[in-house]
Amino acid sequence: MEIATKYEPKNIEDKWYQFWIEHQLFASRPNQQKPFTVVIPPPNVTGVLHMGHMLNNTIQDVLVRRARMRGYNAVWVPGTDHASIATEAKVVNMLKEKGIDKRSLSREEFLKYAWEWKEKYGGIILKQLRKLGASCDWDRTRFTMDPEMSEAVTKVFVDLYNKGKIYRGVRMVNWDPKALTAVSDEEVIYHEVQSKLYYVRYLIEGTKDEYVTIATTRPETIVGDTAICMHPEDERYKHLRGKRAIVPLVNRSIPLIFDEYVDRDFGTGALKITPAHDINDYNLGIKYKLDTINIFNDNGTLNEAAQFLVGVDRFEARKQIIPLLEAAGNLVKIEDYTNKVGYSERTNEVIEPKLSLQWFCDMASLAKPALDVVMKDEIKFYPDKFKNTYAHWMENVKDWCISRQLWWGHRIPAYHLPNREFVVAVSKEEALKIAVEKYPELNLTIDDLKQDEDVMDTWFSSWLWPMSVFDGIRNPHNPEVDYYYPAAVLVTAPDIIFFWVARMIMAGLEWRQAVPFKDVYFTGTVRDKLGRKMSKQLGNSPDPIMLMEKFGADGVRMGMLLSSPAGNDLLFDESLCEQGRNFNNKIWNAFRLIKGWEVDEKLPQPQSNATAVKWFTMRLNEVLTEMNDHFEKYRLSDALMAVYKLVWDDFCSCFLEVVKPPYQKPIDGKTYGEIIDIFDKLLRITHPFMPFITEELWHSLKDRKDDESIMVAVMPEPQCGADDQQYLNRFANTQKVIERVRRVRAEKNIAQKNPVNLYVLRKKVAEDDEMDCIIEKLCNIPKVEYITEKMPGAILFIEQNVEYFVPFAENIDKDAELKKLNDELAYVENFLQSVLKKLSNERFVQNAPEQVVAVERKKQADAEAKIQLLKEQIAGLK
RNA sequence: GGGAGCUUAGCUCAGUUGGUUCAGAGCAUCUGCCUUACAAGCAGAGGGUCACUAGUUCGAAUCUAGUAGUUCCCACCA
Repeated sequence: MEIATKYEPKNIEDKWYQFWIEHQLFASRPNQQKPFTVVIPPPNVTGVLHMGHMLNNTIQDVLVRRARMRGYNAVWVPGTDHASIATEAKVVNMLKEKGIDKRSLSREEFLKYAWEWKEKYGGIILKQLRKLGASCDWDRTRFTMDPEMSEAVTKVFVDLYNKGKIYRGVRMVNWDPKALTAVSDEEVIYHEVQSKLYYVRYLIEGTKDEYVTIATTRPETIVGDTAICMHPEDERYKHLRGKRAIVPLVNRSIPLIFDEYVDRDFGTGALKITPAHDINDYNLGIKYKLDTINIFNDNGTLNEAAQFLVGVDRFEARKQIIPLLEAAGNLVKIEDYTNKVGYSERTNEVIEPKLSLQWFCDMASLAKPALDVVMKDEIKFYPDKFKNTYAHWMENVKDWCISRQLWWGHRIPAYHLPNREFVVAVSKEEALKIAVEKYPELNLTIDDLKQDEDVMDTWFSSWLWPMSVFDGIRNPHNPEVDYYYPAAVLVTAPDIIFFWVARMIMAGLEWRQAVPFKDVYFTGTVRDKLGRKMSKQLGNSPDPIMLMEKFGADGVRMGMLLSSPAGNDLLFDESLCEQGRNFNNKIWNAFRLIKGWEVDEKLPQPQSNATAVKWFTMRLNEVLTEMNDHFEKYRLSDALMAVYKLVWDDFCSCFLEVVKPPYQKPIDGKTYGEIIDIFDKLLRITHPFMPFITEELWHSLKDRKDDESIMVAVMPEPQCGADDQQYLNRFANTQKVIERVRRVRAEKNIAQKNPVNLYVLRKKVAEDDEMDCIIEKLCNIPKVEYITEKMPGAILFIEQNVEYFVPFAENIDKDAELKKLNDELAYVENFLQSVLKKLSNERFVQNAPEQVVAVERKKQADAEAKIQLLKEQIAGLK
């Protein structure tokens, strides 16, 4: 049967994914095995696959597949997040395109559209993940707004409320004037922007021409000013104590106050105070009992209270108020200025600090235990530098604004009563019971209860994810959650360490009194090769699906893993996938080679094959040990590199070249069987990284039963013998000799097909045969000979202080050989000098450990011997 | 403003407790090969004052301090 010379991933990938699904190989149920649980960081339900997902999910799949093969009952739970702001924004846009204004719809009508949209476009990303080979247990797919998940969220809200950890109050919050909702502190991103600093003077009340000048970046809020503040020790303003100023344009009288908050060196040292629109001003407002004048509508336009520019957007108002101030004689000057402005993470709209009535979750008490488990390494972070970040946030955590003025999300289970009180309960019926008991005099009926209009922050459901996917909130002692919880590892990006990771830990401890996962692997950010973040605007993000079509899913997986040590950013370049594809092809062709051999069972096994098998088996064990170590430390790219080198260098370039029978000759049966076993193991080791090609070849390698799969084959574990290291060293030395001979060939232009001779200047020992046959095979040497005297006129090299001679028919270029020898001599002499310097240092000999000194003495002896040999050879040449 | 990290070959990165020829790997580069598994390949080669300075030490890529550059996180400076 002809096998193509190039690996074609396309058909193979779909075929095997289908096979895995049909045979339920991703499915998991609680059993007697040890569990290995991974819950996917749920992507936005309306999202599409990007490179960050590719990296993140490749890593998860590698870990899950490896665990499965190592005898764990591995489960990888997939799902999506309802992403309230992002999704609502998308639906609003979709409606707008259809000519429908959200405000013209009722809540129910809007939600109907939203659900339709979700059913139609939602979960595309999960389908895309299948292309990657993700071994998720798809039957367990969850959505954060599934009825059971919603029930869990409600239950948790009520529980926290009853524990006094949720409260409602008027606070200064981050208001998104585009999405028309409050957002949490974590959802505000600060960017540096070029803006202007406006100097505006306020007339001192009771004077004709005495002014105080302030500096502000937001002149449009002047009409909301209720004070001017200066530093109490500022000499410039001491005389103004107890006076009042007149707000320009609106001619309102406001007090001058003095507080140390003000920085004397900034601007003029005088600060206008607008308590309704700045958090600091708000705090000062409370301290000095100032009025609060809200001049903005929710959408960021000026309202009636502003008196001027009513209905104009805040940024437009900023422009338009300047000529007004100028005309009134209040504008002093304008300077360029760089400052930081907060933007909404989701809508990219400039955040407006706004006083509003919101729901908050008290964080301090939840944070304390969550901090401890990480500090005590009950949960380990990889890399551990994120412990610092985590600790800092936890120690300074502020209350969490959990209400959002949106419709798409989990509605807050608070029910308002006609008497302006409210009750919190899991259902309206429950709420009525409580209300009736509390306020019997009201004679309440169910229609008197009005549920709160707000929904909860998306993360208020995500933080339950490791529990709620196993129904661990509603039924805390069901067998599933008891078995699968906690997860073995969470793989996620560091930018959601506060949004999600920290809060999951809090939630796990609060409702299960146990950590939600044991390890957290923080992936890096995928950047382009210039180091820029991948973004739609830059158009520098490749389409993962196209990439997989071009290089194969296995190739792309390898590309993602190659240079992504935990926590380090990954500078992605297509060439990495190319390298992955090439590796696939290498394995593919190794398989072609082996499958092409004719086998003769009667043929005895040559020594070279016996040596090769013995060596490779040891080498394999060595690499397995190394890989286990890498995996323990989540150094996936190192683990992959170890496999890569084992397969390419050791297996293909060395092992196969040794056992390869001469052209059109058969291979002996014993060796062939051993090769098949070795190849089988290599495929299994490689499978977690590259699932498709390994499954394909694994099936072609031997006759397999219909339902067999490499996915559930046993992962080889290292089994090292006592003398392995010695044997490996001997083989490594042999490889060095081979390299030297090849170098001679390359330098002298002797083609591999022309045999050369090799003479070794030392006494032969019995063990030499084991290795010499390898040299003979790989260097095309008829027979390695041992001699007792130097061989003049031959090319010499020294390895391990043994002289080797390769006779060369043509005249040797004496000068060139001399130069080579002299160069080497100079190098060794230099080296000897450094060793002698050390050894002649009394303090070194006295202080350094004996072993270290002994090593130096050995170096000295070796170097001296080598110098002796080189000098002899140089003399001989002359 | 505070904190954390990083700086090793052209690029991306390893380098565990200071000590074995410790200065490494992959990619890229150069040279020679279309050698019957693979040119998506084979064989070989070159390439680094370990950011800089000072210190500790018999000995520093590794420890300490400072400097420079860089990245990230946090923070209410108008």
